[in-house]
Amino acid sequence: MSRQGLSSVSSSKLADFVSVNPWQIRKDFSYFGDFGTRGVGYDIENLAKQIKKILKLDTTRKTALVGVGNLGSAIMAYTGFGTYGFQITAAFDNDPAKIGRKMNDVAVENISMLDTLGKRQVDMAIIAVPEQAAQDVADALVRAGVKGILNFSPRRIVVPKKIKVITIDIATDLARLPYYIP
Amino acid sequence: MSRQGLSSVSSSKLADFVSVNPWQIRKDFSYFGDFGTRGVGYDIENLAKQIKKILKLDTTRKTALVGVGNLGSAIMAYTGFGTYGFQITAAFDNDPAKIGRKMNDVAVENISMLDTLGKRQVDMAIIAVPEQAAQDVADALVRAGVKGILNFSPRRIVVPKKIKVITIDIATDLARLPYYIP
DNA sequence: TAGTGCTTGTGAACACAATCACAAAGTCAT
DNA sequence: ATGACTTTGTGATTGTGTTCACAAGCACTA
Ligand SMILES: NC(=O)c1ccc[n+]([C@@H]2O[C@H](COP(=O)([O-])OP(=O)(O)OC[C@H]3O[C@@H](n4cnc5c(N)ncnc54)[C@H](O)[C@@H]3O)[C@@H](O)[C@H]2O)c1
Ligand SMILES: NC(=O)c1ccc[n+]([C@@H]2O[C@H](COP(=O)([O-])OP(=O)(O)OC[C@H]3O[C@@H](n4cnc5c(N)ncnc54)[C@H](O)[C@@H]3O)[C@@H](O)[C@H]2O)c1
Repeated sequence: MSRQGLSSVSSSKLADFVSVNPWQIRKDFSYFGDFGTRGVGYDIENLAKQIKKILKLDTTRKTALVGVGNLGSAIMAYTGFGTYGFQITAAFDNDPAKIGRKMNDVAVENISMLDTLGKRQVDMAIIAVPEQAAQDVADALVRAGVKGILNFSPRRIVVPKKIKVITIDIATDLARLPYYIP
Repeated sequence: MSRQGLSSVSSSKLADFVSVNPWQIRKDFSYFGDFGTRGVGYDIENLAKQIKKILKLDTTRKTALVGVGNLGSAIMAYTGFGTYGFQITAAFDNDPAKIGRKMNDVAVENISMLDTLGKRQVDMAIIAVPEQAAQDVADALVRAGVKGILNFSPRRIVVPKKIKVITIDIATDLARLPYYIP
């Protein structure tokens, strides 16, 4: 909306957009503060800024990728992370054939260099290695000071409580579809 | 557990495994029927069968892939869909250079062949095309009789109410991490 | 068969989230 | 300045899902 030159938006416009009720929008916003102006609506620029602040998306963050295989290569090629201020600034693999290859200005490093992440201010990582290796990689990432992990392997990985792990299992997501198919 | 030769399991074992309370497990199961035996627990084989039935995962299903680019190639190479009885039996692209290429015994077809899916008993599809093309592809899939769509493009796609769409936006999932990082 | 030890299944109590209805606060035209 | 019109913010209400506590049921032993 900001890009379209609009300056303010009402709760019912927002509600239509995400298919919920206007009062749900207003109630949710009100838990965090008074963002709107009565009779007018919400200032788009300011609203976006406030939401980014609440979700801690108001700073750019460096992210590492571990495992540059089929999925890892796709992720390295993906440009959509910039939307939220993320940069993939490091990639690691244990396959000598892949180490040194460059994609999107990032060179693939040897997995043994993982412990340099702390010094490089990288605090998030994406795991895209075979599931047998996932736990070992997670342990190494935690030792390197990473605070958040996006895990694509279909395996529960165990980390200290302070570390947040989000697991995406594409097969499980696909498995949600049949329930809705007659 | 079945593979490990175990025959029955208690609600508290299951609860530990997925990090919830035992009574939550029992309550949820009880909404669908009496699966367990008091004093013993749940028969693993039967429990798995019942859950598969509830989630409609008790039949094998054919799935089509549209868009054999970076992400699409990774998905075609992925073997994890078999767990839930899914088979990727068709793949489509509009790039002549990709049409005809074979991966995992599936040949990439011209996107114009999409309307043959109905006759081939394919009722689910995965969209992995650029976001500008996502809506057009979705429309074509619906016309071809597909009932469920897994959408990887970061775009809201509009379909008839009868059709179920699940959208996975990897960047948005990654964007959930900073909130938990101090 | 009676007793002991487990584990399930579930009504009741509770906590939380969604919904409603409306006062408060702004805009705009006259 | 006033009145008509919008739109927000929120206490009160309703609805839904989670948690609790315990009776009911089964296995095993003697
Ligand atoms: N491909 C998909 O569409 C898909 C979908 C869902 C989940 N996954 C999961 O994502 C993960 C990766 O899938 P993929 O298809 O890219 O596999 P892949 O085999 O193509 O890639 C794995 C990469 O990890 C590297 N690797 C292996 N062990 C390593 C280690 N100890 N340290 C560093 N690097 C190591 C390999 O050299 C390889 O480059 C798997 O766990 C898979 O189950 C993949
Ligand atoms: N690569 C990632 O890691 C990643 C992550 C999240 C989301 N996505 C999304 O997934 C989608 C695909 O990403 P990608 O990186 O594989 O892109 P890509 O450009 O590598 O692949 C897109 C493929 O779709 C084909 N295509 C284009 N228009 C088509 C049409 N009308 N009909 C049929 N095929 C068509 C192209 O020929 C190409 O092979 C994009 O929407 C992207 O935003 C990708």
